[in-house]
Amino acid sequence: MVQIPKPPAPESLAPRSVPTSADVARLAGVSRATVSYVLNNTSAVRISEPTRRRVHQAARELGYVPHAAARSLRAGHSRTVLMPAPSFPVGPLYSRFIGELQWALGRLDYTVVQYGTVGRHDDEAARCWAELRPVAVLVPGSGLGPRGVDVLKRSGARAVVTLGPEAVEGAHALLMDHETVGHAAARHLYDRGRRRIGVVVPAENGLELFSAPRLTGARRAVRDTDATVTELPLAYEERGAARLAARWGSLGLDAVFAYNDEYAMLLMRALQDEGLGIPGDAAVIGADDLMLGRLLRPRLSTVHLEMPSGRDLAALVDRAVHDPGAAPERHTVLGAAVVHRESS
Amino acid sequence: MVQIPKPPAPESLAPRSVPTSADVARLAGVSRATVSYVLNNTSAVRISEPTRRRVHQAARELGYVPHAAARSLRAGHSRTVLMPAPSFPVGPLYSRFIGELQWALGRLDYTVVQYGTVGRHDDEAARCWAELRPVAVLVPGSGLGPRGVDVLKRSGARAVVTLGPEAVEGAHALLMDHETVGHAAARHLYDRGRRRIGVVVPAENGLELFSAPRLTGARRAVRDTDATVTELPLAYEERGAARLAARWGSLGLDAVFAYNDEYAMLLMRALQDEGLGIPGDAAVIGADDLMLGRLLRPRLSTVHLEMPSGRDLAALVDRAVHDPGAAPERHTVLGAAVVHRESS
DNA sequence: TTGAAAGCGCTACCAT
DNA sequence: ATGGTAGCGCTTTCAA
Repeated sequence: MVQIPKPPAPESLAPRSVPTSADVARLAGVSRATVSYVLNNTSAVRISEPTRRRVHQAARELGYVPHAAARSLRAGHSRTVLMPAPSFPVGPLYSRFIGELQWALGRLDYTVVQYGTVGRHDDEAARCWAELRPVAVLVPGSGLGPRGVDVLKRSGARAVVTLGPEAVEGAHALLMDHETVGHAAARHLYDRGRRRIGVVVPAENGLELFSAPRLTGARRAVRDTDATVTELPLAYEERGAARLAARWGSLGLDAVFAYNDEYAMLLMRALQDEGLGIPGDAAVIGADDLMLGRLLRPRLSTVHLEMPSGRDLAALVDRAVHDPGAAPERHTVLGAAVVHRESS
Repeated sequence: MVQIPKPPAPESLAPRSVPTSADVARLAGVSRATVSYVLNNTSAVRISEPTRRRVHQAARELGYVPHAAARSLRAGHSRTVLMPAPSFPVGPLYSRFIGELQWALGRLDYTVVQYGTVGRHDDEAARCWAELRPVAVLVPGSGLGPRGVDVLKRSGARAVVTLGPEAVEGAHALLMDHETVGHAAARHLYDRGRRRIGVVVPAENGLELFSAPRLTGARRAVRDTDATVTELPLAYEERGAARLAARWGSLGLDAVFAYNDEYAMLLMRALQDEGLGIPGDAAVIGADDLMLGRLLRPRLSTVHLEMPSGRDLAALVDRAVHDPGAAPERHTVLGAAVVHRESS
């Protein structure tokens, strides 16, 4: 075979090109196959100890690092689990969940990759993700439709799991039913004798995913009763809260479910600054059961959320990867339990 | 050339194998080259309109998605910017920073990938990252040493940027000097006449990266004065705070820098519950300038942090990628400015 | 305007 | 025990 001479590599200019397994093989005086066997500890083949050492030595010397793309291209699959990076301001609950999940998937030898998609949606985003050929895709929120799921599956994803308000055709679903949260909150206020209930809806973008169902749940809780639910748009800043507090009297409300503990703190402070008594003039309940609720005076009632356990979700992913044909699982997670303190 | 017949593909069993550009070519009745030209809008070559349509049609029909690994293998480079996923509980400041950065890098046509490394450190982590052959690596914290940087560069990373307390040989550095934060806080307390200053150090894991320099900075601020700095370990939970507050008198302190606003809130509440007056009996200052500080009574003094702008960092990355040979840049970011409110 | 083919780095099969 | 080599999916040069 004729070796076509490469153009003289500008070794002096280029920052020493990246070493490949062929370079390791050359330096160790063995074949690329042997290098692969040694570095992957292939058990089907036995390599003599001296050879192993030579290979390892050469690899270290060159600073050789295998090329993941080449490897998974050859293998025909990867162990990458892909999640879109969250585009909304994430709270402590969610960060902890992500952390746990990464740890648990890591234990199962998967690699979690959070992919920053800059505002593409559904199909378009799904196609971006599919290009990476992940073995599984975890999608929080509702940025994915049935067509997106289809794109991912056709591209080889063996499991697609959504974490959100509703299930998507073809994908496993962890149903995080935020309606329950609003329902529990409003129900609690009703049970404590309140009849004119305000529900804070954050003005911030990206939160309607959670706030809308919470509002809906609250409405549902008082349907067919004499109580009313009033939507209260509120941005997370002091002035807006002060304005809302100033017209509190004219709203004629006696209670408020404040979306979550942070908005509750914001609103409660504004109400107190207006001279209103909590819970006398207005009962307040938050959600998420953050530490700060316990530190407020009066102590903030809240809805405690049970996030899905990272371990369980990791197990679900692993199951789905092993048996991609299985019927999609549906799990309702996010248990909502009212924690009654002093503000309601 | 002899076509070796493939074994009969079990099309009925397998979940219809993933379509490749060859499949598209076959369906469209053209060559793979043509498919590539069409789908990449290659300008160097002109493809007739009817052919283009046929190719697009075929691609859509098959649900074809290009294989990123194969593409970047062939291209010899990627536009992936890799960051390790944070392993500590991230606050709103950091999330916003990440979000901005992703957006800004997206605008420059980079793809941000947060890679979940489960507690591997330095070299080992660096090798994992290097396997992905990212064009640039952004490392927050101090999980990377000079050898790690070297591994990354040898594997083809054209830019390595650290965000942390100190610069690393060979890498660009965004110096987030948390000492300044502690210094500003302690200096402020000193200027307001306080002489026995406590500094809260969170017991939580992963935070010492920030807390240690903040403490050091506080010590430095009162060196060569008559003031003292006392380290106050504190876990983020009520009981610990109550215990600390209970022995407050015996500590003989008149002020405290509480690591950040959240710990400040925790401690302030405990002190108030002990009947201590703020700032009378104890001046309190936090850091991070979170919303909650403004909502406390008395309003919380704090140290406002100016995080690096996502756009600037994206620009730095882009510059470094274009000119990998350039000398590492050092930038001190994280301006610290005391915001004096009522608690100090 | 289109096609044939080489080759990116790697692993696994089949020889030796 | 080790080596030769095909081929994963893609792009791109060269030839037609």
